[in-house]
Amino acid sequence: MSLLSDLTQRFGDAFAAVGVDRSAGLVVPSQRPELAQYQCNGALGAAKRIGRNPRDLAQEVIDALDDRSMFDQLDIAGPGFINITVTDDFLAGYAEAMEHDHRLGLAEPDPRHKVIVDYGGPNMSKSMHVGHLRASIIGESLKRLLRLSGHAVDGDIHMGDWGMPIGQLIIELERRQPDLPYFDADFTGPYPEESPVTLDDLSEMYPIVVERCKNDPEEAERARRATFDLQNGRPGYLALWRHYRDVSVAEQKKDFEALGVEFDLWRGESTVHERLATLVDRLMNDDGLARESDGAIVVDVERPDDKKEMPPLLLTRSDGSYLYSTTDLATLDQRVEEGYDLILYVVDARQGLHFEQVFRAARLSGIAPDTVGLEHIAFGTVNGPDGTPFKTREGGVLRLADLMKIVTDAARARLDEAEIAQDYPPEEREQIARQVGLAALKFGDLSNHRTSNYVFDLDRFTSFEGKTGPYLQYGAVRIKSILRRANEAGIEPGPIIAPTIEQERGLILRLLRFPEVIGRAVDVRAPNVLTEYAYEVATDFNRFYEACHILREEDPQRQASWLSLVDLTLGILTISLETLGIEVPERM
RNA sequence: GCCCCAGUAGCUCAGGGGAUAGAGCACCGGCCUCCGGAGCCGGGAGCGCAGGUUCGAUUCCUGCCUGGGGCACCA
Repeated sequence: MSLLSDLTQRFGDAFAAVGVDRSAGLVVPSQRPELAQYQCNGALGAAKRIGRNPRDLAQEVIDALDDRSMFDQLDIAGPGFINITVTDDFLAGYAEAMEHDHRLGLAEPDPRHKVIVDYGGPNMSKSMHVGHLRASIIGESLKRLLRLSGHAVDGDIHMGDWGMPIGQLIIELERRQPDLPYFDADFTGPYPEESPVTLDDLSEMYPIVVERCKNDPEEAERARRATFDLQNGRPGYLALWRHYRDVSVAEQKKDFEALGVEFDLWRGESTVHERLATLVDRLMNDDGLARESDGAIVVDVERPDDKKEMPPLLLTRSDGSYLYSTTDLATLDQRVEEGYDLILYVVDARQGLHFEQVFRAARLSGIAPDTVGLEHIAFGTVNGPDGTPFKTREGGVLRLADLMKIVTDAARARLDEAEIAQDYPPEEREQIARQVGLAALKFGDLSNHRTSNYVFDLDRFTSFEGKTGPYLQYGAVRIKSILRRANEAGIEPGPIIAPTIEQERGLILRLLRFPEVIGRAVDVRAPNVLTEYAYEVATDFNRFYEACHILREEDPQRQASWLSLVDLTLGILTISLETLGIEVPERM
C-alpha cells in the first residue's frame, strides 16, 4: 500500500467513526509544505452538509483516529483543514518497503481491465510524418502506463488500409502504367511477386491524385469505383493492395522501431473487411437501426436532447462501398468479441465528432455494451515556432525519418557543447545521441497536456538544462555513476533509516508519491502528470545530493541508508522515464 | 449558424472546489577546498471579460471576446 492511501484509509475510518461518509477522509499532499506534509480537507465539506462547525468536526476526527503513533503533528488550520506530518521513522519504513517491493508500492488494479490502445494509425499510402508523432508518443506512453498499473494491455496500430486512399492509389498507378496486369479484368494470374512501386512512389503519387480528385469529379468517381471493386474482391486490385500494404508495413516497422514504439497488434481497417457486409446487413435487417438515405446506408445517432447537430453515421456510400466509420464499427465489434472491456482511441482531436458517432452507434446497436469503456483520447497539434502547424522550411510535411535525423543531430551538437561522452567509441556516442534526441522529442511532447497544441522548439527540447528529457537522462546517468563509485569503494546499501536532513526527508516524500502519480496519470489518461513528477524527483534528488555527501559520509549506517535511497531514486526515475518511452544510457 | 478545444508571468507551459496560483527559459543577485556545474539558494512579474453556484472558484455553470478545429457519401 502507498503512504497516501494508507493515510486516506485511516482518516476515512475516523470520519466513519464519527458518523460521516468515509469519502471525506481523502488525504492529499499539502499545498503548504512549510506547514505540513499532507492535508485532509474533508471536514469542511462534511461539516457543511451536516450543519456542524468544521473545526469542531476536524477535532473529533483527529480524536477518532485509532492509532496516532505514526503522526508527528496533527493540526487544525484555517477554516478546518487538518494538517498532517508523519514521523521520520514512519517515512523510513515506507521507503524501505518500497525499495524491496518490485511493484514500487503500486496496488493491483480493481477491476483489472483488458485494454486495447488504438494509436499510430498511419495510412499505408504515405510515409510517416510529424502528424503521426503525437499519436505514437502519447499512445505508447498510455499503453505503458496502463500496463504498469497492472492492466492487460494490447497496442494496435490500426492502419488505414481499406478506404478511399487505396482506390486513389489504384487509379493513379493505372494512369501511369495502364499495361500492368492488375488493371486487366480478364487477367487470370498469377500476378508478379515484385511490387510495382516503393513507398516513396506511393508518397509521391498520393498528394497528386488527391488533388486531382478534389478538382475533377470524374476522377473522384473513378477512385470510388476502384475502392468499391477492391472491397468486393477484384483479384487484380487485391494483388496490388497487398503490394502497397507490404511496402508500407516494411517501412513503418522501421520508423516505429526507431521511435521505440512497439505494437502488439499490426491490424488495420482491412482486418475486418469480411465482417463489413454482415454487420451492415445485421444493422439494416435484424436491428432495424440502419436505413437508406439517398442511396447510402446510415445509422441515426442523434438524441432528442442534443443541443448540437448530430449527423447520422454513414455505413455505406451510395455505391455500396464502405468507409472509415464502417470499419471502425466492425473493429469495435471484433474487439468486444475478443473480450476487451476498455478501448482507447489515441487520435487527433479533430476526429471527435466521428468517434462520438461511432460510439453512439455502438451503444445503440449493442455492439458495445455499457460494461465496455470507449474513449477518444484526443490530442492537439504540433506547431512550429510561428504558432502554425509544423512544416519544413519549404512548407512541406516533415517526414518522420527526417525529423529523427534533425533531433539526433541536435542532440549530438549538445553533447559536444557540454563535452559529454567525448572519448567514447563512435558507435556508443551515436547510440547516446539517438537516445538523447528521442528523449528530447518525447519529453518535449509529453510534458504538454495532450489536449493542448504546443510549439515544437528544438533548442529548448534538447537542452541539458531545465525541464527536458536530456536533463532527466543525464540526472539518471549521474546517479548510476554514484552507485558505480560506491560499489567500487566497497560501500554496501543498507536499510533506509529515519531521515534527519530536510532535503533527505523531501526526497523520501517525493518518492513515496509514485503510486499516486501513476494512478492519477492513468485516471486522466495524461502522461504529462508523469513528466512533471519525474522532473520533481530529479530536482529533489539534486537538493539531497547538494546537502548529503554520500561517498564521504562517516556514519556507515547512514551512508548505507543514503545509498539505498539513491538506488530507490534511480529505480523510480528509470521506470518513470521508461513509461514515457525514454531510455537511460548506462553512461554519457 | 451550431458544436468542440484553448486563453494563467516577457516567452513556453503545469495546476485535483480549498490556505499565500507553480515550473522551465530569459533577466538580476548569491554559492564551487563539490560524489561528473546536469547543479544549489534568493529576487521581480500573471488566472481574457462579465455574471452565477458555493462558506470558498484558475478549477463548476451561463453569456461575451480572441485563437485553433469540426459539422454524412475523406480519413
